[in-house]
Amino acid sequence: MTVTVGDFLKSHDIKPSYQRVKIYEFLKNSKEHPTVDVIYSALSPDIPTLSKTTVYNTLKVFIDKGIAMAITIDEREVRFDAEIRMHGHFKCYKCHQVYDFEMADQTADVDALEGFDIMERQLFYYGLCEHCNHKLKEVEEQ
Amino acid sequence: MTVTVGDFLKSHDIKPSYQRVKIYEFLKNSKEHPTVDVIYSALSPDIPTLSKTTVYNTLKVFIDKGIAMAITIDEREVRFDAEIRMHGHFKCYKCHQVYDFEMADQTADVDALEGFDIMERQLFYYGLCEHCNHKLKEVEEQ
DNA sequence: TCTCAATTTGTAACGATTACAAATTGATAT
DNA sequence: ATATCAATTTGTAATCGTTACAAATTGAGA
Repeated sequence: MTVTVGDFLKSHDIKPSYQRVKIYEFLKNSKEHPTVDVIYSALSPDIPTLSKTTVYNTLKVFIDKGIAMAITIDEREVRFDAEIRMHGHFKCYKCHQVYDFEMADQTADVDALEGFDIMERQLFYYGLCEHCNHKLKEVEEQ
Repeated sequence: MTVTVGDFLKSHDIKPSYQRVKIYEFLKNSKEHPTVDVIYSALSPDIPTLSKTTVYNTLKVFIDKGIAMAITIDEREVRFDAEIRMHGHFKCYKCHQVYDFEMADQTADVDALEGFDIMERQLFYYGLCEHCNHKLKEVEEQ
């Protein structure tokens, strides 16, 4: 009794067109927080008629319906994620890769936001990832 | 024995030109996390020759030298802040205003980032600010 | 006053995103 | 099947924040 992507989209009030199913599948299976351009380039061979505008439109629908989120960790272009559960993002200054990381949800104790309705949270860390940090240390030790 | 903005810039290895002093003063006194356009428009009357490129260049220098930070809470344009101390930002979906909020620095306990060198943190919350949230409830109660 | 590097400026280019209208698709009724 | 009609997709052009770049200006030191 597996739930198809089509069913999943339907359950979120999204008509499961061919393009939408393909885009959601790609986003869900991707770990790399792809940009619109990455999604478009990846699916273009399979869907030759695909338009970049469709990718933009579709992601907007996903976000409106709450099954994806935009990540503005990069100043230049927006990245997307089908993982809605609260988690942080780390971006490496050197290799520019974006990592997920788990974290306790400790948002309740922000006194300053009494009366505010917090609907979304984004936690961005920046620095050197384990890999780049390690390589840097090796160089310093020489 | 007050420290002037010029001295402050000098102490951070930044030559205090007229434009840089003015831009830093504006940013430091501003609570609204201004965009490049806001900064430029605000200072243009005082500095008629000011170029928007200078604003971009200057902010880049400030960030490189560690006396300002870029805030990508807005997808469209980057905002800037001269407050370096760790704090969160809340953006209202309705009035689009960006609020600061204080928070405990509880970053040490992210096990997943063992080996990573965390150099910068950004915490973005989104939702309805106290003001907009309150107005919405009034409407609903009618 | 001269020199030279740093800074500032204006213009043009770039690139991600959006607006918009035409084309296509797909469900429903006939 | 076919017609209808709204939703979706598509391609093009426009928008706008940002950057590249070269010329002009500034300012400190000789």
